Amino acid sequence: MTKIDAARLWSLNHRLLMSVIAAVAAEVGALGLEVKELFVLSEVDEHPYPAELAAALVMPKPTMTVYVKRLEAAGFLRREIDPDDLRKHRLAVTPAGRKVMQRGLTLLADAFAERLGRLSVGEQAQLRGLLEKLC
Amino acid sequence: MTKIDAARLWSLNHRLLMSVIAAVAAEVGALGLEVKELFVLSEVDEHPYPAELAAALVMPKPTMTVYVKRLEAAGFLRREIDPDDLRKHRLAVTPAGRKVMQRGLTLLADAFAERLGRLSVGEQAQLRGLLEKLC
DNA sequence: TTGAACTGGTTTAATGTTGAACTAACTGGA
DNA sequence: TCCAGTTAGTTCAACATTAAACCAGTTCAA
Repeated sequence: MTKIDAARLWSLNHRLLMSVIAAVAAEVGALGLEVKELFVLSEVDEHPYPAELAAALVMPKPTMTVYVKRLEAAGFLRREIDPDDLRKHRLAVTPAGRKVMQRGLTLLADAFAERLGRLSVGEQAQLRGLLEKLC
Repeated sequence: MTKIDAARLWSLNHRLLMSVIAAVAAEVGALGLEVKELFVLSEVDEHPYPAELAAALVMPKPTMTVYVKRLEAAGFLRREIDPDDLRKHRLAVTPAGRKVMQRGLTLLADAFAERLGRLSVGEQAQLRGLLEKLC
């Protein structure tokens, strides 16, 4: 594969993701959060501190501050000072947060699955394997 | 594949792309354009009108206005009124634009290829085929 | 022709994002 | 015990993005 082919491939992938986001934005918005907030929420269990979240999601710390603040204000997230390190804010998804998170992820998965439907079951498994190797 | 698995897969893919963008941002910036501007530039040949570009890249028209303006000011793009439809601005990549475009795409492809390197040549071809079906 | 509906592109004003600088808290060596 | 260096998180001011409204040009049915 030549270098330009790789760029082309990359660009295809990028466009695919952007169009999936655009497709679900309205429905996810109806749940009371933005698509990007959904991404944040869905990583809280695995990365329960803002700085960890920011690193995991490749976004600057101030951006995370804003998202966490909004998610907390919406009642989807709780925040408490970590007793072991008073600088840290340990995050926890609330029951309401868990509900919208699962609904949101389902919407996202459905939109993605609609495209995946163009592939056979075998091809879907192939894609999954390839992407897992890449990450 | 369950719904949540699809969401997970999607999220993996998203993170992969974001981290590639972050990795090349500095080097591409040194060429005199942003990564997003590079995406725009690289689609001009195929979609030579702003409205087409905006649709192809899934971004709002005003955003495209800004990018086109910057790329033109930087000398990477030329713009002329389409004689067949005076509303349309036909875009053309300048020689300078073509040069930074190829360098930028090479940087992007290198960063992506670094990850692709985890796949065999056959797997890379497979991935390409799958993504082309999805787009 | 006319004019209502549509399309390409821009402007403006509001909103979202983020680099730089900051505060508070921790860490480790002298 | 200090204090210099580091880390978590925030604030603020600058910058980027975009929805809504707009203008100019096109289309097409009457």
